[in-house]
Amino acid sequence: MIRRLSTKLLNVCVSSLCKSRNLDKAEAVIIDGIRLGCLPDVVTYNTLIDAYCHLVGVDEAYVILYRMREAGVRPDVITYNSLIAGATRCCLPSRSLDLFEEMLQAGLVPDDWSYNTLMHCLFKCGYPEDAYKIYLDMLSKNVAPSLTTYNTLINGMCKTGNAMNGLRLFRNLKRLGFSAELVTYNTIINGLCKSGRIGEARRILKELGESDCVPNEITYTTVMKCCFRNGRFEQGFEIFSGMMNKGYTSDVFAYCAAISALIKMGNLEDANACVEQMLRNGIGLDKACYNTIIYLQCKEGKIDYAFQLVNEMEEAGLGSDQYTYSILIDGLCRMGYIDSANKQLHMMEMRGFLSNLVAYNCLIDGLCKLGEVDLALKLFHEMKSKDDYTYTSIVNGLCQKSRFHAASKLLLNCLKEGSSVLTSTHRAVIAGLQSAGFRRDAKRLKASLRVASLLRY
DNA sequence: TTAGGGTTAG
Repeated sequence: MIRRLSTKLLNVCVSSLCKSRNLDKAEAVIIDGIRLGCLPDVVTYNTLIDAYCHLVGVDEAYVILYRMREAGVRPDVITYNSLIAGATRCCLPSRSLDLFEEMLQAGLVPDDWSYNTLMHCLFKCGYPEDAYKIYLDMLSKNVAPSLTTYNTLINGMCKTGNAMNGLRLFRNLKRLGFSAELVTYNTIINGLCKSGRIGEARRILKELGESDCVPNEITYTTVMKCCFRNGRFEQGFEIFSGMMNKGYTSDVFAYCAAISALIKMGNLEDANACVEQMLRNGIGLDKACYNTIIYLQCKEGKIDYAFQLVNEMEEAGLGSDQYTYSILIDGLCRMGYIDSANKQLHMMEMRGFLSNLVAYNCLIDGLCKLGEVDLALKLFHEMKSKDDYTYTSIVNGLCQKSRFHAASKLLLNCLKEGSSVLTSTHRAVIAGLQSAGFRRDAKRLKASLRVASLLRY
């Protein structure tokens, strides 16, 4: 009895230390406990494993699992659920599946939580068909799906391009014995907004208003962003003001969305005022928010201040990411500082941010705008992947230098590779060829473009 | 375990 009570006390201590992100102290307390004869139990280890998954990584958490086994404490379903959730956060689907298998091998029976997490992992990492198989497996093993199971399915469907299936499932919830909760509403509204089904999203929003659920800051920012995405700025800002009036004054997502919209509108003065208001409200800036403010400074040409903010962000322990670098590279190119932009690109690669298509595009565009189209072409040929932005910049750059035949050739290559450029760029190439006296070539290009659009290559 | 974010052309 005394031992049980003291283990309970040990667990309270470990839990509290883990919550305050003090993993070293939590481990020290466990060691002290063992020395005093108070042995950690499955709850102690589960607490530690979950904290390691959240704060360090799934590999480090797995080390605790070894120690747990060595200490003669048998892992349970909760242990594995935490580990699967950890693998999900890092988008490691094979790892999640292996852990699930390991759980079965250990003779444990996965619960709805295990299935939900595994399904979420597979959706998140781009394997919707496998996620559906897990759902069927869940049913075949007579594990009752919960509302979270359906929320996860609706979310997964929306995020993998099947918002209408998500909506069908949403409509079937009652038949399955559930009524939608706020998470369900927010999930489907976001899915419908993102897939352009604004009318459907509005209908669900109306239903949410008539339900017992109370919209929260997530609902408001979801709808607000939908308005901004569709160019309905006035409506979006009405929602933002409404949010503020309702007391949602400390939501970093809402401020970031509003600041980004103001930048897009070219209203840098109000964007700055919004930043000030956010800071006055004592909102702690996160990485995305810093990036938005850095973007604002770049737009204003305050590149030194932008770099100062990057330092501030790194000193705050947030670290910069591929977005930070792309924003800086774009800002430097706009100011004509191509060498510095190049330096940032190398730093970006050295730091392992390899998805830098946007950064390359900024450089290519910057070089073209400075008339350095040959340097831009050199970079273009070095690029492993290209998109519509790449081709549009380079084709425009060639047109500016009156190299219409090269532009025409690239334009056709672009269509063959499944990319497309703006129709204004098509027109620029055709008009260029015509004005340079190559009327037959212009006619031929026009015909090829028409065929390409019919074949949709 | 499930819901909202940031960058590039014209």
